[in-house]
Amino acid sequence: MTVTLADVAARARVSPATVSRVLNGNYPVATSTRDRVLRAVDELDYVLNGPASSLAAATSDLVGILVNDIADPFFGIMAGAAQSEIGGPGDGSGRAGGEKLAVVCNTGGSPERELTYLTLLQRQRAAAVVVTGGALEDPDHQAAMAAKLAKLADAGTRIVFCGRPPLPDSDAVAASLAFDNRGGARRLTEHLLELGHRRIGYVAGPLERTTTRHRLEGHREAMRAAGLSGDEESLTVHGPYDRSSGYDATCELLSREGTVTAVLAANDTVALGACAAVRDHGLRIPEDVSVAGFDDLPFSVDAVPALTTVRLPLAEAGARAGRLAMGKEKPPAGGITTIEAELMVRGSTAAPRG
Amino acid sequence: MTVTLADVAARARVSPATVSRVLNGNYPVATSTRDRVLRAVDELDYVLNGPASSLAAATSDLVGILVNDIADPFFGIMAGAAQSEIGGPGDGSGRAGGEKLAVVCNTGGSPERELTYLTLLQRQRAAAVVVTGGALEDPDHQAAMAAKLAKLADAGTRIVFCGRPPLPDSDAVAASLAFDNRGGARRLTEHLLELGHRRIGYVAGPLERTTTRHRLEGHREAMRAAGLSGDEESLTVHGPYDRSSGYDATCELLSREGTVTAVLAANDTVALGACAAVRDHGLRIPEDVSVAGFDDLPFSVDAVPALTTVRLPLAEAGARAGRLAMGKEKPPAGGITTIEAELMVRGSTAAPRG
DNA sequence: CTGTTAGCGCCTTCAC
DNA sequence: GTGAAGGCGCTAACAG
Repeated sequence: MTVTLADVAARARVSPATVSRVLNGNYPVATSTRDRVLRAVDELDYVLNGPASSLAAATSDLVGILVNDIADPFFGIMAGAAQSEIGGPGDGSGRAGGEKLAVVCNTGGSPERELTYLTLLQRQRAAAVVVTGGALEDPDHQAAMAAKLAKLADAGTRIVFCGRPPLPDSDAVAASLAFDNRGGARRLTEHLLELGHRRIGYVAGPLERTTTRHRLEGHREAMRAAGLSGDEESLTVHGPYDRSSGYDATCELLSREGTVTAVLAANDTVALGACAAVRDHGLRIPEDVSVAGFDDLPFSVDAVPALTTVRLPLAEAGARAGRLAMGKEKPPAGGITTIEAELMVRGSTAAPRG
Repeated sequence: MTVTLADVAARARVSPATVSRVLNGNYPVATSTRDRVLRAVDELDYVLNGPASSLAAATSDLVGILVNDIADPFFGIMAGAAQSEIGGPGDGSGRAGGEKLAVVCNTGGSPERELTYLTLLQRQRAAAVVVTGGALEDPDHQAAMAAKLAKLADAGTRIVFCGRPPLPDSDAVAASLAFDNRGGARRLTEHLLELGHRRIGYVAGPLERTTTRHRLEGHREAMRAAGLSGDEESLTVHGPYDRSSGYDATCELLSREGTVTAVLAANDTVALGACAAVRDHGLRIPEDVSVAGFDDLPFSVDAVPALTTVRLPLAEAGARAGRLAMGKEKPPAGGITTIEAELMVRGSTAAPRG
């Protein structure tokens, strides 16, 4: 029924081994032989049996990309960039030569699913895995991750972090690209302080996530440096990285005594919800309340007014992670790189009224 | 080095065959034996060798989800919903039992990559494939797709379309879920006509895409029914499904003679660009120019003014496609379902000034 | 440069 | 309910 390598060999009048060599291009083969084999492949419409190949070679051409939320462009942009580096340009024939199969796996932010996907990829003998996004800070989960990643690395899977802080005490991860969330949040807060804001509300992300903590820490560093510590608790609200969290948290902040003059959001999506809440309270942005986001997703420039935010080079980071996963690029010294965040000042922030 | 099924069998003092049966749960095994085997699996930290398993069983637990643009929430939402139906809830142990590995593949809208990914999935003996988003209308590519899908189906891969019109004359596709793009665009245009608009600009998607054509056709149907045909060409501009296309095309429309009073965009992202262009021309939305989008992505309600658009139930469609791919749900009669689109009237459309 | 020979690790009849 | 044996399709040493 299905045509095998042996069929191709018979048609091309060579041995199966030769066909294998032609297909993998790892050994020298005479041009005339190669042509004959390739012709047979086309004539028979042969498609390599991946599982058989992976079994024999003890490695597959699968590369996994783990993301927290595939519906969030933050991850989509990174994953897309990584995937295009991994998948290669394709030869336009649709024939699929030595390409890797770059696949993205959506953990939904769940630690269990994160581990499950890693096991599934381990089962498939994946060639590499790119793990994107912040990590959960639960010690048990971190230990489980470290153990799982060590096993993957042992089995020859190359592991790259993208937008995630490095794993302490582990050499399983070939390279870690971390965003400077702390520095970005600090600069953003400094920007508001320079404008004259003193009471700044902070809509933070979910607890126990590195991204959340780093951004919050950067914010508080700047506040403390300005001598404005003390009100942290009453000015911070935690919630998921989504629009309604921004809306609800901002309503909460606006209703508390001692009105805030600015709201910093965990990310741009949250900021959109914050903007909506501010408006629904009959307040103007930025005249009455300044609002800022984080990430600089594509839609942020089209918010009205355009959102002040912190730009992360998501596409560049994703592409680099993809190249690292493919071994096309040498890991940075120590395996760790911090990627700078750039403050983008736009119309949603201004000096407070007073 | 790596622990195999035989190791587990030895530890559990049973035969490899029994271990296999326990793991796959397809044959009756005595409870006591099963427990012994499972304990050995845990103790040895055994992970099934996917390729070996797939080779022997002639099928894998891989399920592919093809998307045009992973950075676009339109696809992210569908893919995420499909993936959570396919991946199953997980058992919280991270142990990975009989789960499928749902993976999303980003074609970038390129026909070559679409075919390449299908070949790669064929090579992996994927259990199922979900193809999302509109199709390219090039006859050669359609024929190539039909041929490739037929081969996949032959090899036992279940194929489901989600948000894509059915393939004519082909029984390779087990089920097609198509959006009513035509009807949605018609209703949206009728809404503008009822408001009193007569000159309506249309920023269409890329040429030769079913989605583009269907939406455009629906729009023109409504225009024609209102006796407003004739100006089609001068009122339509094509471009990719992105923000800058909406911006540029709208600038173009606004500069042409006989100013439009409304701009319909191919989708919400394009509409965002259109809004920016309108504003940059010193015009107000909706007082001077009405703007509307399509899809009702999450950010659309937060545009200022909120975007009038057409809602597609992306998550529901994706989830259903996932269930169909898993065989959890029976395909509709004839294998084809059209999913309704709902008009969402918001602040970005109003009666024209005149 | 090319053919031959062994497995890779698991599933699946077939017996018991 | 369980064990034994063959083979899935390919790759990777070896020879030659």
